[in-house]
Amino acid sequence: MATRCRIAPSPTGPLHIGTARTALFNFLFARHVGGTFVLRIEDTDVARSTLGNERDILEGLHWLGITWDEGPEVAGQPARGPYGPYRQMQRLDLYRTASDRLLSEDKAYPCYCTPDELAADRAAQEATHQPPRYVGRCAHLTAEQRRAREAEGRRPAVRFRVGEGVVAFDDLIRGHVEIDTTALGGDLVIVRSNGTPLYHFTVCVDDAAMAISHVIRGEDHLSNTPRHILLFRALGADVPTFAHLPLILNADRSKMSKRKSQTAIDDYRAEGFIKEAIVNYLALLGWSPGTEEEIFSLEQLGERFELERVHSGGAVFDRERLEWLNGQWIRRLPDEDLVERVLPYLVTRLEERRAEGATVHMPSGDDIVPLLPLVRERLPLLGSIADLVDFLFVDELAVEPALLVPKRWDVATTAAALGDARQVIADVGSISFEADELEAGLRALVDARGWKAGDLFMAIRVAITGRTATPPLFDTLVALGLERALARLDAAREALEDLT
RNA sequence: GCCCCCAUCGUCUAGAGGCCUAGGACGCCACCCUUUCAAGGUGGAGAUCAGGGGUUCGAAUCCCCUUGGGGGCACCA
Repeated sequence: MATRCRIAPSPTGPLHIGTARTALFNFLFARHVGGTFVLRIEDTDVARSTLGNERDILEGLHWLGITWDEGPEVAGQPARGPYGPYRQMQRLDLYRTASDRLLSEDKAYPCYCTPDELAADRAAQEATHQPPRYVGRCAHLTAEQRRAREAEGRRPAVRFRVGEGVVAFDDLIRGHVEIDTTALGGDLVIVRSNGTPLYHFTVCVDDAAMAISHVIRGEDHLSNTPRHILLFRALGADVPTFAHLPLILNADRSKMSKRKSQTAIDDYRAEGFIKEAIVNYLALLGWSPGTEEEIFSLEQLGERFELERVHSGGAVFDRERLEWLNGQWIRRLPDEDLVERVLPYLVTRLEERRAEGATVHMPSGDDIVPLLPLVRERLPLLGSIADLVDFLFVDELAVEPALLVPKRWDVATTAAALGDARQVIADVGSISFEADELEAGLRALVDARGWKAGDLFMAIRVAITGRTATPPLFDTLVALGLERALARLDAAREALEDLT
């Protein structure tokens, strides 16, 4: 039997961290065993599903490099795979056929209960501390009773007979699990009274129809599994193998949610997390290689990943660790690649500056390449580029005068020192404007005056960048250029006059 | 309430009876490097393996109970 697994996202929200992780594990599993990875859209919740969400999910997965072997048509690309269509709303006739069959075999029955009746049942059960459960009012109606209800104009839902007994299965991650059907809440609705099918039913019909051999999903579905097994059996289908992944948790250890955590992949992407880091981090959330390695590309993960090495406890999402991995991966990117990824963030910052009225020089990739050695080790996020180099591309530099004065110096000393430094820099610049030359000249000045190098360098740093934390000073001077460096030093001295 | 799952440093985890006076990583602290910030290097604090019973010559590892946490119990997915 061919190994086939799937991710079945519901377009009721943008791509969620948890969905991405489940997709990743399915993808890696398929890669590792040479199986087929299927993507199916579960859009039967028409009220909440949107096309925008669907696009966000598909694009997000694609961006991460999680590609599927079979799936629906997207953006001009035709659907792929022999089991289509891969959108549930296009498979309604299949569910209809399946439910008709269950109905005719009396494995399911029409239920005429009204929402009010069901709510009353539940309230009564709650009052007596009973678990919620369908009371079975319509389970054994005679043909005549059904006709009577139809005559009243009631539209029936379809309920699946759960039956009695214990359902057992062997979960690849959790081992042997047994659940008594009495704990299942009674017969479940598989088709709404408006004719649209429900999740528990559609997953089983589709997994069966698409010959899914391995269902790898979140632990939140563990309790639903017996219901699914019963449905597979009723449908006359093979029961797939299950593997329930540990949940990703909020800091308080509850299931990760939008309320308590940042859950949209796209938000992380916008901040400047790169796909390599996200994939790497997500894989390590629940899976471990069993060695002390931790930097893995998507391809390497595919080689190493095994469900047997997924452990069963939930995992708190740790943004600090993600950031660390992000820095690791950013350091590993080739120059051209890094430039391309970082440029949009710089441009966005500069556009903001321009909107504020600043004169801005929009950089091209070629302008960024020489800066790479200065910033590469300083980028926890792609977006961090802006704070590091924006002052190179903006004419107006807002310098806080007080910042110019090092702790050990007073205003007069600082002003004089900046004047001396200006002279040295101008002299060096007239010959060759290079980092080594600048450093030698300025250190000589420091020695001649008996200063601490750090004091002079900090004063210059603030004068030319407006900041106290920057890439290395001499490289920054070179990147700025002689003329602008001198101009900023002059402006700084003028600013100091206001302090006296 | 009922059912199911889970339980090793703050966090992610290694550990599948003796190799564990529990290893790694993130974060944290210190030192080194150093013009700032990073990065890197070295060292450190940090887990009586939730608690209690067993089984065994021997248990973080197996069993049971307790506790704690989580998930599920919709005409949501």
